[in-house]
Amino acid sequence: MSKVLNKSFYTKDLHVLAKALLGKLLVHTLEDGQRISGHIVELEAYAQKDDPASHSFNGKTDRNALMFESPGNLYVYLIYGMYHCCNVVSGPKGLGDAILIRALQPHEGIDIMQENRHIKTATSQAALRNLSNGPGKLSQALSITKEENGLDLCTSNVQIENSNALGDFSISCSRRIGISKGKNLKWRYFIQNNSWVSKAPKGIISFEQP
DNA sequence: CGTGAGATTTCCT
DNA sequence: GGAAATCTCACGT
Repeated sequence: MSKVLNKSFYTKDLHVLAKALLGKLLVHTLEDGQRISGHIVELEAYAQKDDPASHSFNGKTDRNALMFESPGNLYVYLIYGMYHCCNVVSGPKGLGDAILIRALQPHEGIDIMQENRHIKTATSQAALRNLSNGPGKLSQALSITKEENGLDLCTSNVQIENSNALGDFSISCSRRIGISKGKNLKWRYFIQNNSWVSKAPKGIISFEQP
């Protein structure tokens, strides 16, 4: 039996899928079979319609074309010239919806993550958090770059597996981080009381999900 | 440990 | 030419 989530899992409403992905295991299997993985603890939803912050809001371009592909694909883009961000494509083919993975709780291949992040071996809680508590960080830790753009999460070396390793947890949502448009949408979902969730900046208030 | 300002490349208009 | 879904470092508490 495979734990890998199949295509049907991804054919959900954007927000239903976003919440369903929390706690799941994102795995990058290297060519030598080594697994690098972490549990998803924080993410943000981006929609084509009614969401000026989304890359796809102004329509399809060469850069964001993958957001319009079938759900269950990986969309990777470069931000601020130096960092990569991982997204899970959502919505039916032709609709530019996607979910940005913002933070992971490291699981397998932690030593490789430290190499990728150029962090000296450290066991402190702060050093572990620093491996993957942000979109650019987790992409670097899992060695995901433009090379991985457009991969199929069901059949490629990058997959998402079902997991209940985190046990029971509560989901909260808040306004999204680091954007200048669409600030009023509470489309950032995260696991409560998880150390890897990036702290909300001043002025962004978290609250219980209805 | 928390807050604040600068850095730096790619893509789109 | 300007914007961009961020990170890191420095400094104050």
